[in-house]
Amino acid sequence: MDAARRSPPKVPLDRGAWIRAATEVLAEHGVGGLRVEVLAQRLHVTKGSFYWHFRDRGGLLEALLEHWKRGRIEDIVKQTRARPGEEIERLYHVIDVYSSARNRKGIHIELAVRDWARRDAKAAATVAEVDAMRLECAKKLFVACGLAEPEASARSMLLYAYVFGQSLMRYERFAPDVADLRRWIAQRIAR
Amino acid sequence: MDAARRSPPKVPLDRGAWIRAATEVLAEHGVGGLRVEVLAQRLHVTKGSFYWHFRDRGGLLEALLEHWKRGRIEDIVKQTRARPGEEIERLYHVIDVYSSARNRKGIHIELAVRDWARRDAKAAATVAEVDAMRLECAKKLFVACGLAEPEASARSMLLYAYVFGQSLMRYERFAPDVADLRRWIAQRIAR
DNA sequence: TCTCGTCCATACGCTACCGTATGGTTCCGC
DNA sequence: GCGGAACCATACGGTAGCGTATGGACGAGA
Repeated sequence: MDAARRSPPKVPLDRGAWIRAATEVLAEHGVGGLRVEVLAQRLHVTKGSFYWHFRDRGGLLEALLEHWKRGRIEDIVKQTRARPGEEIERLYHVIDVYSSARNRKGIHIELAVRDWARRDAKAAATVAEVDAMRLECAKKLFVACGLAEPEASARSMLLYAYVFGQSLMRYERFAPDVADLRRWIAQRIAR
Repeated sequence: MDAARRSPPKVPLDRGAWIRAATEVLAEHGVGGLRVEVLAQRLHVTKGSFYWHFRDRGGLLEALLEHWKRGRIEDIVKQTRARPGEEIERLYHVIDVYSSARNRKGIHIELAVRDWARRDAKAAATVAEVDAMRLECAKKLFVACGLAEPEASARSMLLYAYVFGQSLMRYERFAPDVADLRRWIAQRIAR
């Protein structure tokens, strides 16, 4: 939203700029709405530039997936790094971070990628990798809390299914005391 | 998959046939992939037919949402109708029915509609109505089980967030004993 | 200053759609 | 067996998007 302001592209674009812009468009309009001409317009250049940096539209999508994967994996290991004794708080933190209230943009990207993954094998594989890493990290926290293997796995699955399902429902509308309910749910998952 | 077999449309199509076919295409390709010419091809007619039955593409989408809403609401009241004493089993049944293993097609439609709802106000309103009804039905079962109001609400939310989030992750890959984990989770939600 | 590599604009052909206009069937009531 | 309604085909103009081809512009070295 800032890099797209200047009308003449004083500084030449690089792949990174295209990928960042593409990520925003992806979040807003889904993969289907991710068109190269629209993207170029957003960056105030023409697609002549695009086809310099990428082989074709598929090339961008591929790079996009890779970039997203790296980011998500880096993020989850950072978020779940805990000193002994503060594992539970880390778990609550993870639940909170994926809440649609905070991190709206991240959630939108997440949903767009997952919808994409329903029809594209590469995207599905990427999502699977990220999910595996996330489940692994959460499971470690649960076992550090003293839980046995299978229960730790089950709770991790419940955790992520809940946070993503929640972002799918935006059920702030149905109850005035959502915050309380969310707290109750987080406890039911984490402790 | 059967009505589209006969090359010459012996029996004239009606709105219902278009809506049913549209629902399939929606599940497979999302709203974005729901094109009238593609749809016509699928029904072995031309779009001349389409524009007889519908004002335009928007007209179809509107009808589609309405049809989906009716179906989902009818379904949830049927699925949650319980004789006294069998409320818990009904809850387990609901969790099971929304599992991606059974009812694959329904889940795909569900996800497509929800993705649609992220960018379209009408779709969002429809989804909200359906969600409200479902939460209501589940809550009733929980209170019939003896739970207090707020906990019944919280559990209902957790229930639906979980089932939809689950369908977003297809985590059959991560554990060999998914069935066991699923059972554990269902118990954690329902009892 | 010449040249080469980087980055971008312009113009083109092609396809997939949308929605309209118009005419052709088929069937049913009178 | 006629007229009209229901249903569909065909043809058309228009837009949006993809990918290609080609030619600047501009800066860094030689």
